[in-house]
Amino acid sequence: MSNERIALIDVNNFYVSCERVFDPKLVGRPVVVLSNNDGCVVARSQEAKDLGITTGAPFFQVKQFMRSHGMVARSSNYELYGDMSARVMEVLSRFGTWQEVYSIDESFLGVQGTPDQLGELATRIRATVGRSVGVPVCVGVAPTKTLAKFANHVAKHNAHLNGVCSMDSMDPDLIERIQSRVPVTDLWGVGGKTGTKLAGMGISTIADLKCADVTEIRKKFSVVLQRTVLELNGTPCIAHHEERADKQQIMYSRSFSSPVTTLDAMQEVMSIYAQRGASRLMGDGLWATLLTVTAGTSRFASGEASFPSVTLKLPRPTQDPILLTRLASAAMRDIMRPGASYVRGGVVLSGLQPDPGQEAFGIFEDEVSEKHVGDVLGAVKAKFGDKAIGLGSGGLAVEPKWSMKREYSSPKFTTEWAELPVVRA
DNA sequence: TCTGGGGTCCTAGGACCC
DNA sequence: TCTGGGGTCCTAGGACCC
Repeated sequence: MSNERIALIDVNNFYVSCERVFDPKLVGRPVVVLSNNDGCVVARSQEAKDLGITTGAPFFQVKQFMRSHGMVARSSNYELYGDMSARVMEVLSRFGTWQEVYSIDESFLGVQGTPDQLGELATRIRATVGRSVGVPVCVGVAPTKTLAKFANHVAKHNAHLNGVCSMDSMDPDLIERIQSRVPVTDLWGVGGKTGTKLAGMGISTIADLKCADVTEIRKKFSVVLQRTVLELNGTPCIAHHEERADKQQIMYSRSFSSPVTTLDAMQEVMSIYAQRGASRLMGDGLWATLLTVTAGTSRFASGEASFPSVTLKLPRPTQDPILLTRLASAAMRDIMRPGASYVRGGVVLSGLQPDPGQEAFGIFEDEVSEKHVGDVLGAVKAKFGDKAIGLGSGGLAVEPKWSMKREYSSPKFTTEWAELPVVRA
């Protein structure tokens, strides 16, 4: 007997695990990884979770654990995590008939075999990633994506399973017992809002949802939750995407380390963000047709928060940093309120399309020369890095004072020669 | 003092057309 | 004077995910 199954593999506490690979002192201690600006907690080791630290907790509120419990904090090091992710995904790809990389630390794999073979495969996947990359993973195997996510959840929460759970090898009564204990909001695709509404209908556990009436679910919610119910019952209905679908939008948005209050400073922000956005367009081989600029005041300050935002149609499909910078600055000038204290800003490029050919070239000479400047900027950045060259404030060698705070950063261990780890024996 | 960023998918409703 | 109904396309907003 041979069955098509889906495996969902994810790395435990991914960012923390990456940091630990290169700094064994972090093993066994509470560790948190912080968001940009060291603002809040985005990843926690098990020990940090045990201290009651939640995802999204403001760092300043949990900082005291550094002294009281030897907690270690790290600023996020996306170069390191991105590179480690690529290594994990490469190893995983060897085990599946197809692979869908679902997020930086998660992947679906198509697998097949008898129940025994599937269990053995899951164990081998876990061991291989651990040995060749150095990070711990959990593996869930089941007939549908939703159930694979559930199996992974079971693997993660039951230490005796050693990080793997294949539903074909499980006693159906045991599955039933677990599903009638686990809250429905722990299920992939069921968030807080849906959970509240379901609770009102007397559906509070996974088992409850599994035997709900699909027609009624479809009527009261949407096709999304209907699919979840079908998948819970073993009918696969969520498609998988082996190729990363073309991006729908590119967003560059950050909170500032200190508030921006003047038009000049905000235009500096827009100039830099628009150029970062243009670099990404070039990197992905995409042209944008819509540009959105946004800003926001603090949600936590007294008084009314304000989130000005405007979207404009670009005069032609473009990846031109000059054009984008100019339009983003002008748009921001129109929507920002003088005197307001902005803590974040962003640029979103959407309506993305592949090479538009001639359409992208203007008919006027200055547009043609802008295109050339854009090409040169792109080429220099590709060769010497994003910070090597820029327009106006985008070329500042000194970081502006609103730029990101990263007090606890680890080195780019795997992507910069100068920052390779040194081992003494 | 200090509170993330980047995405996807679906639905409803408006504009417009025939 | 009467004032349909179906289709498409676009956008805003909601919900969710990691």
